[in-house]
Amino acid sequence: MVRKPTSKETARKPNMREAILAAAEELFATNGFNAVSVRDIAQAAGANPGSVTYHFKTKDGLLLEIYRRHCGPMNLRRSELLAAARRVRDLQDRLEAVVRAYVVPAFTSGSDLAGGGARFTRLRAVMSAEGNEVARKIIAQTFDDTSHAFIDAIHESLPHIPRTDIVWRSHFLLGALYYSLVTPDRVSRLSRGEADGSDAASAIEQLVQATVAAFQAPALDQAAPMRRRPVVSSKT
Amino acid sequence: MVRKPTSKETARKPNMREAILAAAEELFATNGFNAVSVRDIAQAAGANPGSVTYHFKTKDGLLLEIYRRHCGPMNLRRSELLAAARRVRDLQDRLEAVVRAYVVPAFTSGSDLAGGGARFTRLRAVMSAEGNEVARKIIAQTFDDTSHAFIDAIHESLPHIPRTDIVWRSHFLLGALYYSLVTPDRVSRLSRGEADGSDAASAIEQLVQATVAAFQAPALDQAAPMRRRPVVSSKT
DNA sequence: ATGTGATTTGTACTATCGTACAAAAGATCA
DNA sequence: TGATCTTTTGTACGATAGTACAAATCACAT
Repeated sequence: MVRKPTSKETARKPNMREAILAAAEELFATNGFNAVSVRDIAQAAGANPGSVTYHFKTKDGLLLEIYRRHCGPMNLRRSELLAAARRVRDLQDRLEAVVRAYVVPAFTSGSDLAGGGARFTRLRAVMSAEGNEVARKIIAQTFDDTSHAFIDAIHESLPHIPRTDIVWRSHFLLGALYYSLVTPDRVSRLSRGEADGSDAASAIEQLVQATVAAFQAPALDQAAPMRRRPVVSSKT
Repeated sequence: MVRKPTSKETARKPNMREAILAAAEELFATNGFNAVSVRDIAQAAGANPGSVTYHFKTKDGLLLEIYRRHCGPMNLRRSELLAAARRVRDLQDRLEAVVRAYVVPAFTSGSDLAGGGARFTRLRAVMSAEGNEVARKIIAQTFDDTSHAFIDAIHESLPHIPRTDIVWRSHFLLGALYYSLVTPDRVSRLSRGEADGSDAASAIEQLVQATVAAFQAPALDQAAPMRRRPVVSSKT
């Protein structure tokens, strides 16, 4: 007997479940978690409010499923690109490749959906700003490994920089990345229309260029070696 | 007759209005606007919910008043520091001074309250992530002038870098600044306790050091002059 | 065609939201 | 003290939140 795959296995037909996930992702990423109601999501997906409860049980469950959908593919993509970057011989080139391996998936991929990476990354940015508990948990247990791998890779390219400084700078990188996705219009506004903040390619190149230079900055201890010391010293 | 100043003029006694403002600022900055109810704020301030309505009319009005309280002093402080930074002769030193003039007030001042600057900056970060309308308006009309002034000052120190690149990099700076205030614990975690993400002095020094280097990076057009071109080209 | 399990709909329940408003309490000065 | 203005309290109202659940509908193997 040739058993046709059930709808649960295929998702070949236009699926309500998928529509709800997509709508929720879009709305959460733009307005935050608390500002969006289950009814808003259902309406945007052309579904019934009760349908959300059926598929995801709770609103938190819906958010959790969005994360589950993206985290795997995105980290996979990053691992591949990172592995390739590690094989670059020249240390300078390798640093740029590593940074690019971190940045590119955040903007361009992360799931099967085309261009859904930016949306999901923006979602993560907004959730982290809201201090969302569900997001905090899943982020810490999913992304920290990846982050450590990148920090190690960067440290390999810059052995003379203390790991602490690398952590700070990679934190800045993530912040810059997030903010570029959250308010791209600000770039357009401040450049008086000369730059397009929502152009992913520009954002990537600018971010990679700036970040590589930031990583290459002298370590804090040996900073300003024959210049005036900073007004507020950290710990000397 | 020696007219005693009325309470409206002095605010000398422990003021309920101030307590509500402080509580709201703290709660909004940590949990976002929508996640915090008027009743939460009242309880944290030891006040009655109706008292919030009396002093600020609406929840939006409360947020607006928080912004009004901080924007003036913070921009004033920044203008002073920027003016002083502009007088630095050496271009390299001037760049660092300008960046510092931008960063320091965000962490340390911004109002009469001691150390309230970081809280307000974090609030702005969270509001921008949530796409809050009240915040968006007041930010655009209050901070864009300051941002332009800083961009101009940085451009003066780096005349060979296109203004577009400077805008992008200053945008990254703000993103990094915001993110450092939103999730300082991540720095502590990723550095395995070696760095304290919530130490303002460290954050400032690390941010200034990294950002100055980022600004000094070669312009995008002339980037990678005799190296391989980036995989994803922006517009060439 | 029909029965069966998966899905969608419609609706209802309780909790909490922002806000309004009258009454109580406190402060100020003739 | 008593009159007047400011502030605080207590409570209530309508709207909307998340979720539950029974009925209706759909997909599909037999």
